[in-house]
Amino acid sequence: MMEHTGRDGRRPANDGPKAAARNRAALVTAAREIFAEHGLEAPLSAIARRAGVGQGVLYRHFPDRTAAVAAVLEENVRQIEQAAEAEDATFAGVLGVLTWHLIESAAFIGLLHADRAAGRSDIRAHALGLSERVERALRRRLPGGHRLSAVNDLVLSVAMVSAAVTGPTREERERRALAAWRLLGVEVGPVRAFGG
Amino acid sequence: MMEHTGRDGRRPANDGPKAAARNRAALVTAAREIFAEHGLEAPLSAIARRAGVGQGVLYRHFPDRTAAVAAVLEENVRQIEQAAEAEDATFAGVLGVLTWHLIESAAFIGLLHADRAAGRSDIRAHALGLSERVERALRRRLPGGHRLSAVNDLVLSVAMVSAAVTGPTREERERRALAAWRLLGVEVGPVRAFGG
Amino acid sequence: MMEHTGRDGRRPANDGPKAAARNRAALVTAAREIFAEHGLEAPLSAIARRAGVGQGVLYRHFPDRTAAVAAVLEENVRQIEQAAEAEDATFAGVLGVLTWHLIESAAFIGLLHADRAAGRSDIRAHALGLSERVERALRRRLPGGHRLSAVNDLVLSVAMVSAAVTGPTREERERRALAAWRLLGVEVGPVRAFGG
Amino acid sequence: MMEHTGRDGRRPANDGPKAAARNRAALVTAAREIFAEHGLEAPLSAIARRAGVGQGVLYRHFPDRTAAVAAVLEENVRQIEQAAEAEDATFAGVLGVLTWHLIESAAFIGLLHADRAAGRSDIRAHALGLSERVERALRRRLPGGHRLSAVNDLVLSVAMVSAAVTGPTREERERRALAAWRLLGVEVGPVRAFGG
DNA sequence: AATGAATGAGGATTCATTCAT
DNA sequence: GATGAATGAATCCTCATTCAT
Repeated sequence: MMEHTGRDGRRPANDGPKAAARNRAALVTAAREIFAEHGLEAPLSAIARRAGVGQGVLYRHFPDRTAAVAAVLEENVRQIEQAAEAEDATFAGVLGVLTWHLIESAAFIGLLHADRAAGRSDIRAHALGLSERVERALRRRLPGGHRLSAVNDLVLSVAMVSAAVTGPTREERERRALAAWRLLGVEVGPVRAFGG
Repeated sequence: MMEHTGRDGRRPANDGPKAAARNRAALVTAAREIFAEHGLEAPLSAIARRAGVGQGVLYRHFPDRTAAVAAVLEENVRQIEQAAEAEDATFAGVLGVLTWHLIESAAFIGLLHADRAAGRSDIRAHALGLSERVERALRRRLPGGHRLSAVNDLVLSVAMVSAAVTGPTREERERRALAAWRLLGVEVGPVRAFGG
Repeated sequence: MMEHTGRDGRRPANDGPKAAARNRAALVTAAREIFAEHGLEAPLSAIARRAGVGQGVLYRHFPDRTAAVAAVLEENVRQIEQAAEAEDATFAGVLGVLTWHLIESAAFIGLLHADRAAGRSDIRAHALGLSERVERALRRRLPGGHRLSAVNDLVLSVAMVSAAVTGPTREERERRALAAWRLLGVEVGPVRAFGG
Repeated sequence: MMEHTGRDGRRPANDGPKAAARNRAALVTAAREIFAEHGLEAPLSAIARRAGVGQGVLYRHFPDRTAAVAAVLEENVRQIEQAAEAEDATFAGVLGVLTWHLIESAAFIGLLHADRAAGRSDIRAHALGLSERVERALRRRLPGGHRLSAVNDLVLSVAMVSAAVTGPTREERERRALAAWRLLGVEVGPVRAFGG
């Protein structure tokens, strides 16, 4: 039998560097969905499959689970930071953006709680960093003498509200988030995404 | 199916049926610790090891992970129910007992949040039942016109406080729990276990 | 879930995708041998070991035991079908090929009997399908007015002969198979494999 | 806390030696059913459960799986022997009794085939002994010059018929058994149990 | 730069067998 | 003599990670 020196089947297209960015985006999107649907412990292979890429690509972009989680959260955190940096930003407005992310991104919530999450100390550690960035962004717009001015109350409140955000539908989650802020006596601006 | 081959070495002591209750207690204790340390997804084998029993014993007592989790939580919930049933129980008093369990039992918190936990729908389902028992116990002592009388605010508040209870030490967790109740404007009695 | 810890030692060669076909063939061969030696309930791990591959490869190729069994039998059945499709095929000739497979492949016999096998209803169900394919192939060459023309006699006879095929050596098994056909008064062509 | 020196629950009645025979019978019956329903590889614990006794009792009566299987078959074989020993026994009559057992006792068939059964060499060995007893019984009434007189044909035929006995209902199994004997050109007496 | 097969450690689960009571 | 809990080896199966192509 003659040895084939090539392959019988066609090798999938290799679109070169262009594809890299596209793949990365697809992976982050897939990761966000998979983490939301199956939790932060979902098989990484599921993410690669959903993104339509091989396992290897996933590992090229995210060497470990923590990196994948971080990538998912990065965008949430950055939007909150941007909301706080906007010229006319208000505390209530930033809270509204924060709340929007709590409602939309299950993984985001998971991460805010990650310092309690047993196991996975690497994720926990990373989450702390993100959490601090969120706090900095909020505090930047926190009016003096605000109900949450005390050193720990700001972070505590965010954590508390994030725990309230449960429920199967977006509407239900928003309802609960607003109820939670109300119970805390904190005014929140419109719940919305920020910029792009 | 290939046969199990007998063991060459000697078999460890078999303390007979007497050991059953002892083993069960050891397993529940071990499960509580392991779940607290490694999360609800910790290997069940770790529980058996910590309890000093074989894998089979664990499966005899708890046919699946849900059963093990349920056993751990049962005691938390029951104590809260008992606190509410006591002759002279007050709402603040029951909240104090509830808070004690939030502080002591990481798994308990995990379960209160389980309806958000992705995956493990069986645990989630069971948790809902427990959550309802806690609500019933609290509502029993809820004074008319209380700040949390509205239909959803009670459960929401408990969830919110539970999210606040983080931190490495008992003291830190208690501090945060009390801060959380304060932010909610709710008075809490002494944080303590109930009965035995 | 605790993380898998990396391995310290070196990883064996990964021959890449090229190995896939080779591995699959090795697995089928190993499965045929293991099933013959230890029965259809033999540990799947034994098959992987015999094939010289990891457990995962086995599961990649055959998601469950039924799939492995099916792969082993597929070849037996196909050869019988091909023998029946050959231009100059005769009933006796096809029976000869069938008999060859009865003699060579213990698993094949097991499967023909699978509808009696208690338990493993999935294998049983699959076996029925295969059994029908064998019947169709035979009936295609069954001369009108043959001793086995009656609706059930054909399948019944094959089952009966298959039960006769026992014994440690190939020769003994062939002797018994032929004796069985003789007792049934059925002429059989040369006992041989068909094609490649 | 005071130590209980006795047991809280009542200990199940210990009916003494009388119970032993009863238990043994219950175990054999249970074993026959379980083996029929789930195959010869069924968990032994299922037999004890079905018989309503503890695991220990099963092991007292049957030290291993082979012993349990043997006990189940002993009665089948003995009845065939008795049928052959009866004053007015005929070959066809004994075959009728044999056929009855093939139809009624799935385990019996399994055992006749056991010498092909891979694995479980202990059961296989035992089955050979039983098979020889059956052959002796039959040969005792085999008329000279019978179609099955040749040295191997008798055992072969029984094996062949046993393979034919499949089907969900008693009626179907009997129909096939009789069809099988007919195909072999062997006359069979009434299909019935022998004595008690 | 992508693919996807292979590896193999680890965790879940079952069951034969023993033995204190 | 009976009970049934305990043991733990063996099997099944999953998935993080590597790597030839």
